[in-house]
Amino acid sequence: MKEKQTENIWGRGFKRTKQREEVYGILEKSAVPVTAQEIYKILLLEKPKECQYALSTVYRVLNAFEEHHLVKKSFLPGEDMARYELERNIHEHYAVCLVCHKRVPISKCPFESGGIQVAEDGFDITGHRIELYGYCRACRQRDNRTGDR
Amino acid sequence: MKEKQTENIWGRGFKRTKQREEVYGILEKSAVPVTAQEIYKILLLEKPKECQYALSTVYRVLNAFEEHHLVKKSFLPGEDMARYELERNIHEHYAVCLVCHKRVPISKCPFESGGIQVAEDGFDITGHRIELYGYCRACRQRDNRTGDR
DNA sequence: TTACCTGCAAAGTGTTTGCAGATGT
DNA sequence: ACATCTGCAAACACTTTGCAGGTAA
Repeated sequence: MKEKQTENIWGRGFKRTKQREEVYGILEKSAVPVTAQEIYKILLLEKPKECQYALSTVYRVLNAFEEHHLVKKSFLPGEDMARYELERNIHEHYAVCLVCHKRVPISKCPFESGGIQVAEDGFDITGHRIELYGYCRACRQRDNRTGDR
Repeated sequence: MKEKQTENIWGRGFKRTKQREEVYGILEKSAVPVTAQEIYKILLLEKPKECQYALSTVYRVLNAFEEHHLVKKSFLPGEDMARYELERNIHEHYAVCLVCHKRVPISKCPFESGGIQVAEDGFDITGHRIELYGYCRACRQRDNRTGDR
C-alpha cells in the first residue's frame, strides 16, 4: 500500500481528501520549502485531468495543515511569499540555498546545549529559528561567474 | 543639535528629506521592529499637520533604506506583514517577545566562533538569521493567566 | 536648475472568504 | 445523513507604481 504512516494524520473532523493527500505528498517529496503557488503548479502538471485543483484549495489545505501542526510556514529573506515545509519531528536546522532553496542540515542546534543567555531575566523562550543562507555547491558551480547577489 | 551621527547617511543621490528623517527617527527610537503601517500611524499622530504623509511614501522610504543597508526587513512567525528595524553595526541577535515585539539581545552569536558544520562540503554561507521567540517578563506578568498559544 | 522625492490614486500580488455543490465517514 | 471539503469568483490587505507637482542640492 501507499499508505505509509500518513494514516494517523486524519481524523476528528480532519478529512482525508485527494487534494490533501496530493499536497501532503508534494511536501513530503520536496527537499525544499515550497510556496503555495509552486505546489499549485506541480499539481496542475502532475494531475492535469484527474481533478480540477484550485489555488485557494491549496491555501486552505496548507492552512489546515498548519493548524494541525503538520507544516511550518516561513519566509526567506528578500522573498515576500510564504513557504511551507513539513514539520519534521526531529529538531534540526538548515542552511538554505538562496538560488535553488535546497536545505542542508547543520550539525547541531547551538541552543540545545544551553550556553546562550538572554539579557533579560524572566524572558520565557518558547521557540527559536535558525537559518543559514548561502549558495549550495551546485548553484555556485553553475553560476560561478555571476558574482552578483 | 539633533544631528547625531545620522549625517553620514545622506549623499550620493540619497536626499535628506523631512519624511526620511521622521521615519529614521521612529526606527531609531523604537526598540521593536515595526511595520510600515505602524510607522505611518505614528507619523500621523506625531505630526498631524506639519506634513501630509502618504503610506506609500513610508514604503518607499523603507525600501530606499533597505537598499542602502540602513534597515533590515524581517517577518515574525505567524505574521504576514514585513517588519523593519535599524541595521545595527554590531553583530547581535535578539529574543523577540511575541506579544509586544520587544527585542532583548542574546549573549553571543553561536556562529561567530565556528563550530557549526553544514552537512555539505562547498556550501557557501553568506548570512544567517537567529531569532528566539517567547514572552518577555512584562507580558508574561500582565497576561499570566492566559496560557494559550 | 536638475535630479530626486512626495502625495495621490490606481494597479499588483499573495492570500482569504462566501457560497453552492461535491465528497468523506 | 451530516459535517466537512472543494471550485469558483469576488474580496482583502499589504505593497508597489505612474504621474504631476514639490523639494533638496
